[in-house]
Order: sequence, then C-alpha cells, then structure tokens
Amino acid sequence: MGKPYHHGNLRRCLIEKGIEIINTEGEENLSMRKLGLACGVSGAAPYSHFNSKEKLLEAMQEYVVERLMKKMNAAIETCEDKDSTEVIMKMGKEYVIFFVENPDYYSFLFARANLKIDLTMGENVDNTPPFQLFIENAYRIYRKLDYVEEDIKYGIVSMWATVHGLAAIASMKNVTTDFKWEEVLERILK
Amino acid sequence: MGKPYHHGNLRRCLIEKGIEIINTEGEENLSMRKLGLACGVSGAAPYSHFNSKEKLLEAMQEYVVERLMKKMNAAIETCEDKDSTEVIMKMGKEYVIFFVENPDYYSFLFARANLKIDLTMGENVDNTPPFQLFIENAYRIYRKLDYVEEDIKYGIVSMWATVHGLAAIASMKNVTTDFKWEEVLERILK
DNA sequence: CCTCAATCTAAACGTCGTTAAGATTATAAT
DNA sequence: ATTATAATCTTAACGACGTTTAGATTGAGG
Repeated sequence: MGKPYHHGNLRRCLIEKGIEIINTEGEENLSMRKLGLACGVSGAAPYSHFNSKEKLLEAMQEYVVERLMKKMNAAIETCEDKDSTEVIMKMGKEYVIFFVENPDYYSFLFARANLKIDLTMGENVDNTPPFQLFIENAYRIYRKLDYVEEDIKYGIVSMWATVHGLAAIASMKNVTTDFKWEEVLERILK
Repeated sequence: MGKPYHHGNLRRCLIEKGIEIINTEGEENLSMRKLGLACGVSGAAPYSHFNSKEKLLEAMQEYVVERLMKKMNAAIETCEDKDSTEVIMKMGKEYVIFFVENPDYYSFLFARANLKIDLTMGENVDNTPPFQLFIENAYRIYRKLDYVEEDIKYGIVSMWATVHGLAAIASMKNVTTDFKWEEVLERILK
C-alpha cells in the first residue's frame, strides 16, 4: 500500500540515479529536489545523507573514479610481461576509451576538480576522496613499471598529460572525426 | 550629478568585469544581477545586450580566446626560421603558460565547451564563435609548418593533446610541484 | 521637434541550494 | 516489552538565481 516512510537505501540510490541523470539530461539538470523526487522521497531528503550538493557530487565522483580505476587495473592484468610500454599503452587506452564512451564524465570529474598533487612524491596530500584514489593508483602503477625515467615526476606527468589531453579533446561535444582515438594514442606514444 | 540613465559602454563593461569576477571570485560567483550592479546598472540591464547568461559567457570566452590566440601568434613571429619544431615548441609553451598564469580560464573555456571540430579538414563546421576562432587558428598555423605528417589530422591532434593535457593538469587547483611546466613540455616534445 | 528604436528600471515568476521544526521509524538499552 | 535515542524523512520557508514583462528614459534621424 503506502510506500514505507524510510527508503532503505537512499544514499546509494541518490548516487546512482544522480549519475544516470548526468548521462541522460546533463549535469546542469541535476538538482537536489529533482533527484530526491526521482528516488521517491521529498526534495529535502538528500540532505539527511549529504550536507551539501558538493558532497553528493563528490560521492558521485568517487563512484565514477572507482569504475575507471577498476578498468585500468584490469587492463594491466592482461599484460603478459610487465613490460612498461605495454602497460602504459593498455592503461592509456583504457583511460581514453572510458571518457570517449562516457563523454559527460570528463567535465563532471575535472571541471570542479580540486586536485592536490604532490609531484615531488612526498607523502601525499589531503585530496578530496575521489582524487585521493586517483592519485594513489597512478603512483602505485608507475612504481611497478620496469622502465623508470631518471626523474619519476616527469615520467608521470608526461604520460598523464598525453592521455589526459586526448581524453579531454575526445570528450568535447560534437567532435567529428573518422579515426578511433586508440589509434591516435598508439601513434603518439609511438 | 546623478549618473546618466544610459551606461554608454555596458556591453564591453559586462564582458571585462565578468572576466574580472571569474578571476577574483570564481565562476560560481558570477551572476547576471551582481554583474549588472557591478557595472552600475540594474540587475536586469544585461539582458538588453545578451539574451541569456550563456550568450554572455560565450562573449567572454571569445574575449579570452582572442587574447590566447594573439599570444600564440606573437610567439610564432619570434621564430627566426620557420622550422616546425621551434614553432610547435613556442606555441605549446605559450598555450601552457597562458593557463598556468590564469588557472580559472581552463575550465571556464572548456568545461562548457561545445566544440565542433571537423578533423577531416573539410570546410569547417558551425562552432560557437570563440572556438571557431580557436580551430581556424590551429589549422592555419599547422598548414604553415615545414614538417607535415603523412596524415595531418593525427599531427594536429597529437600536438594539441599533449599541450592541452599539460594545461589541464597545470590548471588544476592546488597542484604542488617544484618544476616549471615549460620544462616538462620541452621534455615531452623531445 | 517628433518619432522610433535602443537602453534601462522595477517587479514578478518559478527554480534552485539550504535550513528549520517537527513527524516517523529503526536501534538498542533497560 | 517499554522506552529513550538517533537516524531518516516531510513540509514550509528563506534568499539568490535566470529570466520575462511592462513601462520609463534617452539618443539618433527625419
């Protein structure tokens, strides 16, 4: 009969339905009220689980970053030898493909990004949770590579910049082209 | 004594004051009302010059892109010979430095970017004005280079991706590092 | 001088993020 | 089982926002 007063799993529902809305209607159409109603609760209910929209978006970012990291880590596992160029290549492909398949994720993740990166490799800083995950993963992978540049900072940044820039461009709306982004990446990384 | 009923140059004032607000208070604190008041007119006056906030932002983007393009073109002029590696290098540096010096410009320009790029080099598409400027300039410069890859599309994209990715990373808030981004770019472009 | 279009003001509409006060229910201690 | 406590939810409201409307003020051309 009447739906129960308590939702049961509102927190997870907000995150997942929120991501769904971003993918279907765009981030500009995601409001706390509408999201609450979409989950079957009132427009103020989300504030029982997130004290601000920013916190909710942060949780959604964490959810998305986790998916990306899983894909990248899985890609590494498929490498026969842990030869660094193969690892870098497969990771990079996964990174680019992820944003090509989900174009809205790029600006959702990085437009409001408040990344704190200590490129000096010191004990790491207080990133916002999704990006703590992001950075830690990057360092962990890079450390496992056979090939290490004389200065690891430059290695990480140059690797990341190439892949990230390609993802940024590929994520732009209405980019018309006739090649696959993975091919471009292969050419760039030589 | 009383200020005149008409502002005289409100359109330009809105654009410049708007950019100023973005640089000082951040884009999230830019509202049509406040911007009008900051220019000495009412909160609805901006709508006499831009029928939407989106149109105003577009004009501001155009203003910013023009500055970037001027800097890049000026950098090219300083090249002694039009050797392509030197041109690419100087342009890339200018591109990265621009966003390092104005970190808020990156997401302001690209977060909402509705770029339409025809990478097949056909007659170009109907970009939003700021990016029409952006794309045309890129093609024009690339055509002037001595060195041309067998497939020009890949050349443009790989060049742009590297530089753009570096600008994206360098523009992230709270990135702590101990090297200059220009040096990183030099290493990447070899 | 008169007209017309451009520019501006004041007031309003609906939506937004957020908060406050209180209702409902699960949890756990007695 | 009863009761207290904390978690979760609703309704109503606040101020700020983007935008629209109606009308006031002004500059420019005939």
